[in-house]
Amino acid sequence: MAETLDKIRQDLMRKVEAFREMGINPYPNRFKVSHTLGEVVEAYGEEQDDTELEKAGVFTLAGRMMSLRIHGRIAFAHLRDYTGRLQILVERDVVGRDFYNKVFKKLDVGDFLGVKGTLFRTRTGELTLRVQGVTLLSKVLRPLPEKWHGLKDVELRYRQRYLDLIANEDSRRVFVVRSQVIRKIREFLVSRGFMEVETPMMQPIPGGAAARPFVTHHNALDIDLYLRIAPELYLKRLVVGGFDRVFELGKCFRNEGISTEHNPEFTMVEFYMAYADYMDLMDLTEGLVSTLAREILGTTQVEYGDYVLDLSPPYRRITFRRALLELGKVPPKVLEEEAKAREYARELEIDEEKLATFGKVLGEIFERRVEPILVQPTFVYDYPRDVSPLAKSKEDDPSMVERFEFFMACKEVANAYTELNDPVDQRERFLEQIKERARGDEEAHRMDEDYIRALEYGLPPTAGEGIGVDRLVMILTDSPSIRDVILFPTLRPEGGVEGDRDGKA
RNA sequence: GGGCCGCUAGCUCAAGUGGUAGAGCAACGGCCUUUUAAGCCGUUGGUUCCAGGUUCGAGUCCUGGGCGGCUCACCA
Repeated sequence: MAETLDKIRQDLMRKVEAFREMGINPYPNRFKVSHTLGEVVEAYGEEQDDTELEKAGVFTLAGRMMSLRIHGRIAFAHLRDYTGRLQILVERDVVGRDFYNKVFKKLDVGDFLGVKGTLFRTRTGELTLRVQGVTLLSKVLRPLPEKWHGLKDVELRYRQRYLDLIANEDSRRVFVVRSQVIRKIREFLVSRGFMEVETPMMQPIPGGAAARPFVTHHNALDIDLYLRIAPELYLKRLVVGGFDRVFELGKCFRNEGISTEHNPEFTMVEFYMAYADYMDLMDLTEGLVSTLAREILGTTQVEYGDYVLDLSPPYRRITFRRALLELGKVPPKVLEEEAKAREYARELEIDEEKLATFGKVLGEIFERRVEPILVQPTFVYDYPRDVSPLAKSKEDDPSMVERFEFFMACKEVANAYTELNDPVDQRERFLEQIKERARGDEEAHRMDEDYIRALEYGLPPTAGEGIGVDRLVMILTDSPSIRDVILFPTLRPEGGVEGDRDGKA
């Protein structure tokens, strides 16, 4: 299969040898640039007067050669660095006949070049560097993906993300936006008095969410540790300790299936705010989401697939019950009688195993009937108690808790609640979870005695929220799959079940 | 795991009902002093994902397998 590729690579390898024989190092250690390409374009992109461009002096620039057009004694090429791209003009009679024929013409698209020269405008008006000298900075040994169709193969895009980034402008854009989202989230929270902290990713008791963990082992201590499924219980310990506003932005790990909305490791920002309740966090979330859209995209009207999402606040707020009744068109009796709810769930062909409690039945019905229609940003609030073992009950209805989930584009993007800070109640909730675990629910929460001990030292009234950063980025970049917004998504190892085969390529 | 779809040159894609496997780009050799999908002439490049089967003949049909995508199920 690789005969062609091998031939191309042999040719490229031979060029490297030829350069070395000519005394040209194809991989020199350094090259100092005077400007980035973006700086040059920024400063002179609008300058039309050639004499002004001439007066700007000599520039020393570098980048990857992305295109090459040789016209006999002159050649045009485009260099690209991470700030932008610039055309260069190389003339045989300027760089020397020998150099032009024996060196420059042996260069390939993909090579990194350093160039020195002055600016001018071509006949078509494009800002261009008239090159006095060219230095090879790094030689490619493999051909780049095709230049105008780019790299389409989805698997290659994920496995060889570097090629995706070289070939696909759109992919670069997504990850630039992602980086900005992460920075802006930090700015937003820090500016509101939140302190960024780091809590264990390896936890002896995985807590804070209903999920199955990954297990690892510490040799010296001879104990199993779990990759965290959420930082929640540690963050609330910090609020107990007196850090009233904390957040953590980082990876969580859940040992579950992979889909367009699930990667086994994903990025979540969790934050906790003392003397606030879940309603306050709805306000905060509106502020955060709309700020991200406005400052990064310049608009709060965001296209996602066939939808246009209006991210300008306020967002719709609807209780879980009303959402079921009014949006999901669920018969009222289903919410009142467990038996009716189970019957209804059966009609929807929901797996019997998932229907351990009345609350879970309603939760499942919600996912089926309501979630798929929550296109515009929506807070759904006041959830059944038994699906929310860390959330505080409503003062006027102990069967419900003060919790909301935030949806956009039919995706659950955030989950928040007024934190349960009554240690006695918390212990009971954990005990209920343990019973469910005993009944075979592997995702049920585990008892965490130290967490309860922490609560016994006093957690102030606190609200907490977790936002799925990957999903947020999906929406802000119009990406249909979570793998499009994760640089290196989890994949089966290359080459199938045989796993690692480091020895040979 | 179930269902649907896909896998052809380094890349992007073609090859009515089974009949010699092609194009563009890339590579290689030439020509070319303002191009930008540069152009023109020429050359090279293939185990059509793998293994069986049907057939005079399989990229195409059948069976099994591999890999991937989407979708369903659970979580954020």
